[in-house]
Amino acid sequence: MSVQERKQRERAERERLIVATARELAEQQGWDAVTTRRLAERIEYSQPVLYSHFRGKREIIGAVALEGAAELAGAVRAAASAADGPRERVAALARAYLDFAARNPAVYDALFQLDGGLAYAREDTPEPLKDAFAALLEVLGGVAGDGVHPGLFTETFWGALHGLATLTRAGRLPPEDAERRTALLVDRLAVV
Amino acid sequence: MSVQERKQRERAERERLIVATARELAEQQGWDAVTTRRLAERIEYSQPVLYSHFRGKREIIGAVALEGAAELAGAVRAAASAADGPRERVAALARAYLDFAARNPAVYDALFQLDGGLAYAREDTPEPLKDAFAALLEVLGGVAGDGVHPGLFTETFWGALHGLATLTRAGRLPPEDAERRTALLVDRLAVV
DNA sequence: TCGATTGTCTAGCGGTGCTAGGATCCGGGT
DNA sequence: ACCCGGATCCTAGCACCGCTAGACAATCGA
Repeated sequence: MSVQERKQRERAERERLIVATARELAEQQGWDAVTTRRLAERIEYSQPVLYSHFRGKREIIGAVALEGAAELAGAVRAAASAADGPRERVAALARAYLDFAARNPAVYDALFQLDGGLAYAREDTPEPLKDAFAALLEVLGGVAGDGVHPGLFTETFWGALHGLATLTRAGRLPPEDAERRTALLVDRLAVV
Repeated sequence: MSVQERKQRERAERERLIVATARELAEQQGWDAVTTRRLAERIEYSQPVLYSHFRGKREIIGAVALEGAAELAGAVRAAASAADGPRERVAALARAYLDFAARNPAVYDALFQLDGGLAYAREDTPEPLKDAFAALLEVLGGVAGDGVHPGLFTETFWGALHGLATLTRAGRLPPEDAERRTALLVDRLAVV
């Protein structure tokens, strides 16, 4: 039995290698450069091996997205818990979110821009995605204001952050005013 | 001389046909389906003809984007001018913007999601893009609030709208609450 | 030790954006 | 009226893409 277990371990290890390599390559040269041929070469296996782990490239993107969701949730929670007061917690959350998007553009794309074959905002949504939204809700739900549904407020705030993140990174917004825009958003949206 | 003029006209007409066909195909089947081969077949010319008008696929996307920018600016101005009072004008703008994104997803993608090779937020930004931003600024600049730069406020509001538009259309946000999220955004961000 | 199963690779399919080079057509000068 | 030269367009092909069939080798259980 231990032989099978070793093989299983090695197989799981190789799967992690695939995801990590895809992520690394995407961060270095963009997702367009993540082709199955290049990816296979980097992990020193042939192309078909990828398809014994994932249905296709889309699922690899999805795996990177799930990894990123967990990290994003962690970053948001860490930033929020290190801040004092509701207003400051929301500001810290916004900064952490935008910082994550700026520092991990490829992962952010996998999460919210590309098609990773994941279900969002549904019952069968993967746990890491639900948890990332929950991390936002924990902080933002407290500043929704009277009569405003916490979930709805979180969705709106998140949408606003997402818009700033993508437009800034795509060069649609001048990057030098990013912090002032964030501050404006926090001041106006959050009810403290 | 008139022969040359006729040829120029026909050439310009064919260029419009290419852009219109690309847009139509993209709205029908998504940008992935807009391949140079399919596009060439639809306009009943061979592939290389496309390259005598545009440097490549990217420039075709850019042309669709510019067309869309003009329409978006028009839609926003029309909606705003038909509304009474600053608060209602902002709400009408937001509805018009999101409506445009929902009704013309491919064009919206060409504008803000895909790479059309256009320069944004710079001096050499094409006029239609500047004008679309100007259309937002005309309305939103008036509700920025004291001490807040109108341009910065417009950028922030636009970013928020963009986030809601993309997340909703990508299935990241439940569509049924779209209007409530928009209303929340308008109420909190606009100072009337 | 043998047979079966599992694992991996080579080779190839149909598709992509893009381009080189040859054919064809047509206006303008003699 | 004719023929030349340039503009115009198409056929064919390049390198690459995601993905897969089928051959081959290595390994396990009997």
